[in-house]
Amino acid sequence: MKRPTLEAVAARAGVSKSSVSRVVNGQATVTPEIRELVMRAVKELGYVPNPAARSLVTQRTDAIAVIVSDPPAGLVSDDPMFSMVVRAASRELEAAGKQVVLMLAGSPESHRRVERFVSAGHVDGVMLVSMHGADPLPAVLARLDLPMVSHGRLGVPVDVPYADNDNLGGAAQAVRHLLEQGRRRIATIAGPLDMTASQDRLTAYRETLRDTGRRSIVAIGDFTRISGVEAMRQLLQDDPALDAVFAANDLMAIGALRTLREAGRRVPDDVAVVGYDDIEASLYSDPPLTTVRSPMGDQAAATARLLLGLLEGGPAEPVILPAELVVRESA
Amino acid sequence: MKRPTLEAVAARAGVSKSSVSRVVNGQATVTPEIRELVMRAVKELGYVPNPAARSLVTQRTDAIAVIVSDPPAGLVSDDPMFSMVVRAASRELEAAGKQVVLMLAGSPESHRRVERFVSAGHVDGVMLVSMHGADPLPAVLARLDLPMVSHGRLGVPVDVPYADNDNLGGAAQAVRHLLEQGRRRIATIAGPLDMTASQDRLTAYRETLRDTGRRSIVAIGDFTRISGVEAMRQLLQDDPALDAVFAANDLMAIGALRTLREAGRRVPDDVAVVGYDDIEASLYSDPPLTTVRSPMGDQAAATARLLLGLLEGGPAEPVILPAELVVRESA
DNA sequence: CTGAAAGCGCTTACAG
DNA sequence: CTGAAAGCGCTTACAG
Repeated sequence: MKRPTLEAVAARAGVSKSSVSRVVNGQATVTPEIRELVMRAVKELGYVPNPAARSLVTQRTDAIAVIVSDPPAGLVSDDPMFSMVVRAASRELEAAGKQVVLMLAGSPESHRRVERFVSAGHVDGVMLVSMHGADPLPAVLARLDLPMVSHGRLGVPVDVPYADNDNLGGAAQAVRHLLEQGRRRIATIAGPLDMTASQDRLTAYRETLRDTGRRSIVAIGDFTRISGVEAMRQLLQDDPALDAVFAANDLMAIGALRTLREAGRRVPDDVAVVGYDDIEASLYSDPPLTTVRSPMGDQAAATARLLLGLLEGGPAEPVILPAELVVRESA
Repeated sequence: MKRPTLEAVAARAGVSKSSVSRVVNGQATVTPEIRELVMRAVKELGYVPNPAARSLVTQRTDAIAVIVSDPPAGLVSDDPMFSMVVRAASRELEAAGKQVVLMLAGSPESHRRVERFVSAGHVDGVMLVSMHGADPLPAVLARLDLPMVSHGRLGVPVDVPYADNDNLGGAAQAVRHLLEQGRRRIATIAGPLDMTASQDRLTAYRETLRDTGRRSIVAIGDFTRISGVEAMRQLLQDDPALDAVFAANDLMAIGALRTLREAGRRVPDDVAVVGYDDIEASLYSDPPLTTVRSPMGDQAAATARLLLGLLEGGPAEPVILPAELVVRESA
């Protein structure tokens, strides 16, 4: 049984295809009687417009590509970021009647696929998620001249509107909290340095310490738990006497906690730990994590709304959400 | 600048549109010279086929809807399941040249959206993820007569092929491990009972205990950490002397660990804890979790491959992946 | 092997 | 307000 077409509905209702189209698309200029006739025929036939046909003439797709940078295989993780951001963005986009096409951009091969896909006109707009600064994709896509936004500021000189949280302010709060506790040797575990969030959090750490005469003690991770484990080992080796650590995200803080436990250091007595993000897991670590709340869901929703605004010809002002320290037991 | 069309390429190459179409679609019946001419024109013009036009005539979309049941707002969680499953499925599908349209199915409203979307012919196939037994969506979609698979067996009498893990066998291993340790009072925290995975894990728990003369001690959770916290409290109240608990997933086990810590019980000395799933977080709990490994990524990939097979007219045999106990420190 | 033509199912000026 | 007609950009029998 083939699906009914506009033409079938028109025949059934005894009106022209034009009228059916107008009714289906909710145009005002239709007599109530005709509208009634059409509505009934639509219902009886179970008519649903063919999106390909519609899109062919309107040149719109009502689809949005959500492009998430994916680490090369092997580095699979259950990244809570992915879940929260993709979910929140999907909700926002779906509520606006857009469909979400999810694309993982990891390998060079997938980059080509994404580029082809977007340039084929499959989507009306693009939302970038957790792009690394070194990634050439944003620049390539920018040339396609489609509405595009980024979840988090980009590290490349491409003018893409974004929603972000106040990384500088949030990290500064974390470090000040440690200072107020009288901690003397405050280390940090930075995130991947090709991401702006990592850069900003590290910058704030350094600047907040500078005025106090303390020196920076830095190890670099990549936002995964295991990198937190290793970075913490490195820090302990670099300065066995450290008494505090600010991790650039909660996952690494959780890794650091494991290392500290294995090293026999008590948290927060011997070493205070502060994370960043306030993911749900931070409530379940032992001890529960003091962290900086920067609701990724809200940020993702804001990014999605920015794109929706752009699609309607709205402004492209970046949005910065506030970040707030949440004190629990680890510091 | 409008995007070039097939026609423009034909004009440039000095051949017919038919020939261009054949070359672009890789049909064999084309002279090398013509192919060469067309290839060059395609390159020079930067031609990319219009998917809407193509889809209109072929009646295919090369798109797959991945439908994930989403809890009503408020119940947002950073569910590692979502991340692992969606990622793994996307990789598999994208590698096969399919695009992934992600749809969240929570509210009745979103159900209607999903139904409309699928019946409009937007996609060639459907992959269901973590459907609850009470959910009417699978039955509704089944009527649309599209290739459809489910990540995990469905709880409704709808014949949808699936990939699952050996829930019965995995849970039995977990409980036997506890028995072998000589545990006397073994409780369980079950998952939501309208999901087949929960049902099977609970059934295996009961049956494994039955032969030993021990009685069942059951609390019900919903696969979230907080539900594990609460279920564990309930359990402790029901039987203060319990000495082991099998949680139907790791998230709830992690919640249970928190309750036990707060209650001053040592794990595993006083109470042994076993989880299920072997998510990455189970390596970071204190103590690290003994659990059942059932790689969700593999299961998702298997589900995706099942759908790809179906699209090619392949068989629809369910796939059951083995589950294996991973002994760490919590039991 | 190649090309002219029909047709996929819509929307949208344009007349009336 | 309504309808006939053109056209969106492809693919695919059908002749030659």
